[in-house]
Amino acid sequence: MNRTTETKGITQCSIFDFNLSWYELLTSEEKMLIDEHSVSINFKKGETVCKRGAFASHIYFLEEGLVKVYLEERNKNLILTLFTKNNLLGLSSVFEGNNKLPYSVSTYTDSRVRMIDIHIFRQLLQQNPEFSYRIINLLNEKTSQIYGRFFSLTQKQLHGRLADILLCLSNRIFKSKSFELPLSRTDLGDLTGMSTESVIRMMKEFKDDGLIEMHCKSIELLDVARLERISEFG
Amino acid sequence: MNRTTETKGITQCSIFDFNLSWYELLTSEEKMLIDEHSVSINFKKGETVCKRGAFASHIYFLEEGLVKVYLEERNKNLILTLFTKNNLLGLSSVFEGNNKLPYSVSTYTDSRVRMIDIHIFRQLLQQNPEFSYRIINLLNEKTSQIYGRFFSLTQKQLHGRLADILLCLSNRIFKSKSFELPLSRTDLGDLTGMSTESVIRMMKEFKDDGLIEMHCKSIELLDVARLERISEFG
DNA sequence: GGAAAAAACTGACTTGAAGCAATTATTTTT
DNA sequence: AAAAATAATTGCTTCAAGTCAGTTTTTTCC
Repeated sequence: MNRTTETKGITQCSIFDFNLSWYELLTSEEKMLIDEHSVSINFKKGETVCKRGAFASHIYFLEEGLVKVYLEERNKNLILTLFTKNNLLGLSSVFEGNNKLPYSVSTYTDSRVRMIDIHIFRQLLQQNPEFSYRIINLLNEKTSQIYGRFFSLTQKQLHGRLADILLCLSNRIFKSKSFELPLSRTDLGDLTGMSTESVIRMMKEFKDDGLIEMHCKSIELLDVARLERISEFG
Repeated sequence: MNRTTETKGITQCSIFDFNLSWYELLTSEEKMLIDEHSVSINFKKGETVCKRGAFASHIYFLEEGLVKVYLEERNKNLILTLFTKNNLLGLSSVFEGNNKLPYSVSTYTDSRVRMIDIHIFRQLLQQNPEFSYRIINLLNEKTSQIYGRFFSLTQKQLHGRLADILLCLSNRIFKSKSFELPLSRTDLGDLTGMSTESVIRMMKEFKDDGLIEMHCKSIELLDVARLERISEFG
């Protein structure tokens, strides 16, 4: 059987660095409108871009940097997803029903965020069907990812979840088998739904088993095939 | 402080019976197009409407009934969401990148599903910005729900998760404090990420504590306030 | 309406993974 | 460069929750 026609596992790499262009689909007047009604803001590493519950006034376009999108409540944290540059954030609030932000965003590295007036964005959605169609595709893509992560976090145990996230980071965020991790162990925990201590123990286990190499923040995947098997069998 | 300005908990009722109308936003020619390129199919209780991995050829509009949207892999099941009548299903596949269905759907009760040709649906999205804008809003609403459930299943323990789902079923699906549950205990497990046995034990505990009354499939919420507190504190 | 199949339930046992407390490393600040 | 603060690590303990195996109830279907 041809491998390309197989159905892939649900959680194979659940955080994509996915960016369809959208700006190009606008007319020159529309582009100008965006330019006039947006500002680009610099954030330092670790700063908060926006907080859940605040009124949603802008759509965010991450021009540079790495950010996390997360929920927090009573010392419980969950990172919904990570975003790399050239991605649109905060699309959930284009819906007038959601006039408050459904999640918080903060930066892992120095970042530049273009803040686009939400009314203008809505107006463009309503007047430009091609643009709007592209945005639907972006939303759908995001939703599929979330489903994958949902399955991973609820159905797999620690080994599988950690393997998942390491593969994602390597494939989609850093695009290399070795990378310097800007996230803390606690963040890895919030991303995988496990405690900080468990992250540490599990990582050490992976290291002892020759799956990865690591020195504190720098990580290298040594045996991707085996990690994938662990990811698959949870 | 005014209660209406407060930020609600993340997981307050994470499955909505939400239906903005969309059909009315179409022109009469567009409506006709839909009518010509769709068929209405009857499904009996327990039947499969579509399976994950199959080619996506239609958008489904649930005219009547109750269905589950779920993922399955190696005896692990996760119910992503439930849909009641007058909801659109399968929107994830409007994106050409997702030419395969990302989830399976099956019925809990006898149901009628209108299957709309996906190409026609895409065409309408691209030509009618108001319609397209409405669909974006629907997608966003769905996504917010998923976030809530995501948080619930990953951060709360059994008590909280079961309370969550009971409140949702009551508020959003059956719109009554007492209802006949068409889902099995195993389904409740797949919905809350717990084992069937744990569902049973927990339900019994709730019953013993006077939170709910139940005789097999019929369930009545007795102390909603306390259930809400349990939901909130996990 | 009775047999067969499927759910629902129960109790005993096991274990995965969190929590806690203390220690060592790293980073930041002054 | 030392002090303070933050993050990473380790070992030990505990418990939440799953698994297993068997029983009872309910539903399905000849």
